[in-house]
Amino acid sequence: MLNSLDIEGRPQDTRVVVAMSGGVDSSVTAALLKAEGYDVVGVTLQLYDHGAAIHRKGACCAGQDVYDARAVAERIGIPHYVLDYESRFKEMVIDRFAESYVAGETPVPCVECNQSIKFRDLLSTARELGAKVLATGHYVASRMLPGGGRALYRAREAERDQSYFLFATTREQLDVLRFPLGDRTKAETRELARQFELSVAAKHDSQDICFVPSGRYTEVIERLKPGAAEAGDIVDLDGRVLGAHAGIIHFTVGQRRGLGIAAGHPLYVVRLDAASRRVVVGPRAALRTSRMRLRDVNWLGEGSIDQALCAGWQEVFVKVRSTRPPQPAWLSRAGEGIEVDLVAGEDGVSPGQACVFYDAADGQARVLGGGFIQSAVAATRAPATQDARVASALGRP
RNA sequence: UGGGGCGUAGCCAAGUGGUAAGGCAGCGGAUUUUGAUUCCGCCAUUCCCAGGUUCGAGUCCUGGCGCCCCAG
Repeated sequence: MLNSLDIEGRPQDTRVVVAMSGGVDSSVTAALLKAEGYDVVGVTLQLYDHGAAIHRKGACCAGQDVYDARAVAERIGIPHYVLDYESRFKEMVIDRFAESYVAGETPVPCVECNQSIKFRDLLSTARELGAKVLATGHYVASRMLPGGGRALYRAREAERDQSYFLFATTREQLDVLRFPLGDRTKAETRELARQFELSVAAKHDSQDICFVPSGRYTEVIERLKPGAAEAGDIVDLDGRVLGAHAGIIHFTVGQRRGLGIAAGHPLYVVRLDAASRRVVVGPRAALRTSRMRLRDVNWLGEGSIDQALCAGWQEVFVKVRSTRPPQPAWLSRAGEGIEVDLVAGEDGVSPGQACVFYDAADGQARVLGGGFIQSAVAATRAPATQDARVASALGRP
């Protein structure tokens, strides 16, 4: 007989480690599981210097947040451990974050953190603590598949869905991970926090990058890599120099503000060239991207990705940023990597960001995986190959 | 120093007698568990300077100053 976490055995015989950030979501997750009778152990990771972030609203995993997590653990009556993960967080998340910007990319640190810190290191610690399950407060759903294993789905509340940050979760990790909030709304979570009388019930949501206390991420990069911000030219699409910039790390593709060039019409960063330290700018129309090359692709759909691509391509729905609905695209193999053709195109696609695959455009679509964007190709016209694919997919000659 | 034109916010620019549009840039905020985008708000008591006409001048007049163009 499986319990509510799809584990054999009674709740009281099932040890669950809950990753408690000190926020409302993970606190309610712990409280819910405890209320169901599980053998809950709370673990909070100290991830970075809390001195620098203690006054920062919306940060997580340092200072006040550790204190809040502890208070919640006491309130609901579970053991609570604070683990010092500062050095590995710096190595796996912050350093990589800085390196990515220096290379002219725009990283998604939350993906790295979930992958290496939470779902690898913390998960292994959870196992050492005798836990069968590691639960987090992410808004994403995980369900058993009829044939065994588990699949990941978008959250019930689409606006809260955090699947974008979880695309790289492996099947093995999914077997152990649980996300009890995936089928709840934020409003319900807040209400539960009040019912459980948790001190964090009204605490405001975290946002921005947790380890950037000032809100200015370039300060973190410059502290880590002095001299990383090398000045260079701002050029237009034809290579004409329009101005100067104080370092490529200050920009990302699609960015409008901060260029300081009064061209009469808005200018956007079209691409970054780390080698020549050039920031290439152009009108909004130049931001349109129709094709991307991905690296480090994780496939979570049925079978292997090669099986999925056996016809040469696969129709999917993709998100190129967390806050937009999935849009139709074609997946195909391109040499070592995977290529994505966006049917409608998308603006502001930056290398280093994630491209996440889904099986539907709306509802609780299944997460089919995703990858990091290695390069993006500006849209000119839909390539003939794509037209052929569309025709073929529609059953036309 | 003959002729013509121009000088309005950091940039571009409307306004030709009635109490300083708009765009870009910048700043601030909202939105957002990544970066962006987007949206909202702010941004010239003052129109190169000095006089004058007028109830009233960015707008008209005079004189400076500074640019630009044409012809030499």
